[in-house]
Amino acid sequence: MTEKQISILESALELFSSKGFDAVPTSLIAKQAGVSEGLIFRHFKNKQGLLNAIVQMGKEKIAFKIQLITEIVDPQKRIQAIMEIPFSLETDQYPLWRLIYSLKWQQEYSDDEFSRPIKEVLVNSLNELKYFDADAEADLIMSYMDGFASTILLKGEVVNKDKLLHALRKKY
Amino acid sequence: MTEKQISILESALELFSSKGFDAVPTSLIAKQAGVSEGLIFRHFKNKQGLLNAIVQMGKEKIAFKIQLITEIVDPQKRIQAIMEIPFSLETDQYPLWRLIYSLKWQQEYSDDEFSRPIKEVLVNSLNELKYFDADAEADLIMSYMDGFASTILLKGEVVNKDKLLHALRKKY
DNA sequence: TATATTCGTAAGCAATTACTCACTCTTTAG
DNA sequence: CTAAAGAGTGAGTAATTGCTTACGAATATA
Repeated sequence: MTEKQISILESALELFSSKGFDAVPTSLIAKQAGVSEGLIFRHFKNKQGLLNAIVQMGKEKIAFKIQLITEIVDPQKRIQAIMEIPFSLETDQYPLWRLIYSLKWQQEYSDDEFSRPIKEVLVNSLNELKYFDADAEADLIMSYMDGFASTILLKGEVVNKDKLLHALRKKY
Repeated sequence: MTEKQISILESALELFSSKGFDAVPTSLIAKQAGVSEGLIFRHFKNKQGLLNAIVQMGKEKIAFKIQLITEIVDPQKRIQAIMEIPFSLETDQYPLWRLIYSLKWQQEYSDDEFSRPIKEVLVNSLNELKYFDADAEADLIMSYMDGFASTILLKGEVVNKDKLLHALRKKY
């Protein structure tokens, strides 16, 4: 991965996440990255390929987090760790997650490969705990997470994260 | 409001909410509405004006719902009514709300005039109930609502609404 | 050193974009 | 009934879009 490739990815991520994929022309990405527009297509084939590369990064990061969580033996603690994912995101990774969340609302780019592995861990953990309807319960938890993640990502540091986290812990 | 104006608004809403504002050309809207492209600009001035008209509809609908809820005297019941808004949406209004939710993620079109009045009612009600930190508590409830609304709007009828609603009721 | 491959650019291209304009047809008002 | 205003259209237009291509520079490989 060359320095200019990274620069392109960073600029694209920043622009996509703040304005939306379709609202950002490749010319602007190139300008902000300080490279020629053609280079984008050399490295990423097309605009969609550029988005895919960014999304791929997100998938790898989520996979890594989940890998760690899977290793927790106590299912109760495992569920808690899952639920705390939105709170454990670092500020400099907000743009990536904002982009991923915004893509969910667009038919053509929506992709459940982010939520699927998370739900899987939840369902397994809930089954271990002999929950009656593990699948529905997992959906419920995913709903909470979605709400918290949205709030954190959109309001940034304004929101009272401790309060949210405390409420969440109390309930599980 | 002429018949063709309505047709334009309906087509635009459907397309915007499924593909995203920037991904939909006015030519496609006109085609789907069965009118000439020029008519869009006659009635709505520009593409942004078309979006504004749609968003305005959403604001009026939310204002109406809130007006009704404000009239509930018991603050506890008022809060419950607010929280149940996402569950009371009719299927044929999903596109409108999907669009509004998707716009939240785009810097240029984001607009807190949907959440503000809801939070206002919540804060007032929580204060009536002598909550310690009504503002933070309201944010918490808004987070729940966001999560539920996202789940319902994105998964459609697939999701187990009763389970979600039951969980919500139990907690408040 | 020679050569093949990758990195990078500038210019340009066809298609699409939002929007305008000149015009006709329909509706309304006095 | 007449005239003004609004509804509606089709053919444009300038600008922008994603993307290609021809080429030079750098780098790796032999």
